[in-house]
Amino acid sequence: MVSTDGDGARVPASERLAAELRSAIESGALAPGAKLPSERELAEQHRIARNTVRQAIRLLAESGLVVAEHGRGVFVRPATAVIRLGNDRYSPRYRSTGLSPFLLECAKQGKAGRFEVLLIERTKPPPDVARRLKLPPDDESVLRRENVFWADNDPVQRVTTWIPWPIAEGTPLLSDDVGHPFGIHGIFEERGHTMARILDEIGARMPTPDERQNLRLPAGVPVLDVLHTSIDTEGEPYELTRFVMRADLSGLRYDAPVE
Amino acid sequence: MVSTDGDGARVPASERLAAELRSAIESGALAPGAKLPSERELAEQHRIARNTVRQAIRLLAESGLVVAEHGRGVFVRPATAVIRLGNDRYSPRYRSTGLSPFLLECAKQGKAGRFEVLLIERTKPPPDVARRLKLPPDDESVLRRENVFWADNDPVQRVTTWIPWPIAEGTPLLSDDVGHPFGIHGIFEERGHTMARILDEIGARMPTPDERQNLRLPAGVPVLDVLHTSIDTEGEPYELTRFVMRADLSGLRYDAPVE
DNA sequence: GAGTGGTCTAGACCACCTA
DNA sequence: AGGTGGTCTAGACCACTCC
Repeated sequence: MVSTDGDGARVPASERLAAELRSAIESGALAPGAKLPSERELAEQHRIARNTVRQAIRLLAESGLVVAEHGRGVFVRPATAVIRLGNDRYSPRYRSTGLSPFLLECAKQGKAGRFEVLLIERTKPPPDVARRLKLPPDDESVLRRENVFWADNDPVQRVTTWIPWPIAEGTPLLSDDVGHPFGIHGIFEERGHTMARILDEIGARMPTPDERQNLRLPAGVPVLDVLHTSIDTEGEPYELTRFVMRADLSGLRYDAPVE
Repeated sequence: MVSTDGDGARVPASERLAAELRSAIESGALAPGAKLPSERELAEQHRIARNTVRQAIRLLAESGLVVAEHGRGVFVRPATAVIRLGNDRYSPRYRSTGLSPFLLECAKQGKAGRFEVLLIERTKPPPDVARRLKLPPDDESVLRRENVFWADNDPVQRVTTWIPWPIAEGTPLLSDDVGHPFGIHGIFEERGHTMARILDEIGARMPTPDERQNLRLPAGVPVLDVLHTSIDTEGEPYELTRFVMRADLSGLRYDAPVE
């Protein structure tokens, strides 16, 4: 008989249950995708209140081990393949394939990739963007494009691009249809900006409530937040892109020479 | 008078309170470091149960906006400077300064940086490490070194390095005292492995319970998980390092040519 | 000792899914 | 309709901090 406080350990009941479930998951007894017993069942079995069970499940959900689905149950989060974007996504050799690296990665993993243009507007850039693009403090007119990338039916990345207005003006950058998503770099080349270097600044954080909605994020999943700056052969920045990526479905890779 | 369900909005009380506190924080009415009213106060003021207040605070804590301190109160998480490690940390020009980039970054921000050797052992590498080091499936003897990096009194990074045994054997890599932490690359050069390229694979996730303890992580803070491979002038990998970093105190930067 | 957050209980009702 | 998770209540006691 498992008593509520049999051993002397001063461990809260919710943590004990969480640890029990966690090891069941890690040992494979509860396989990825499997359904946990219902909260009411667990409460009865362990002779604890349902709220205590919920606390235990919350602990697991926060560390990304399980996902609760309203009306259906709590499930072990299935291990998912990671779409890893590399710095080679900017390599010229990709430009000719007509497929963006994101779509290539999706294809490799048997997923249907697509993207969607959410917004194209002329606007003022936020200060950190303006600074990185070396825009003068007042003359701040940029083109802003916003996209979402999907893999199967999951929105995986939210992508915002800022382009100084003088560079964007009069180009297909103003239209929905740039052809393929990184075809935009072909347009930059025509305007005299060939990519020579990239500068990527990377952080991770929990999503804002907005991002939680937009990316349909389950609890316990952080986002990768990447600020990418494209730099031309003159050493000047000409484009800045911010990627906000679901960290459970995506990652990054940098393969670079030591200088 | 703010009634509990004055407007018709079907928004749970906990979310309403969370939104209210969130906007107070974002507007600056509750400054970073400020203490929120106690849970019991908030409950009374809003005429809701204390548990409902706790739910609201949990929402904020999960998104990293506030931190609860047992016995003291709930505080707006102070904005903290980020220690951003760049790929230039491997640049030879740093090697001469005798200061590792981590310590340099700390100094820039007026923090006291230090590191600590936790463990040095000869062991079998995990399969993903072996694969990246191109080790034959069975002959798997590597040196494993484990360090922690501190900024002031916060452990910021947990760093594990694996080195094929033939390379490490008979070198100061086996001792605590390699001099400065990235002085290890000087040793590799003496053994004929000069760093030509790096390959960094980056992900983000919630910490395991272990990491939560080791890095003293508050709730709602993810970790950056970086697998770094050093590649020599022959194109061969000779060292692999895994960084597990607090994402609220650190980040990454890659400044690389487009190839 | 007073005040704070952390855990827990035993209920209630709501919202969602499956059938 | 019946089962599931989501929200909420009104209490209780514990553990920690600060005075």
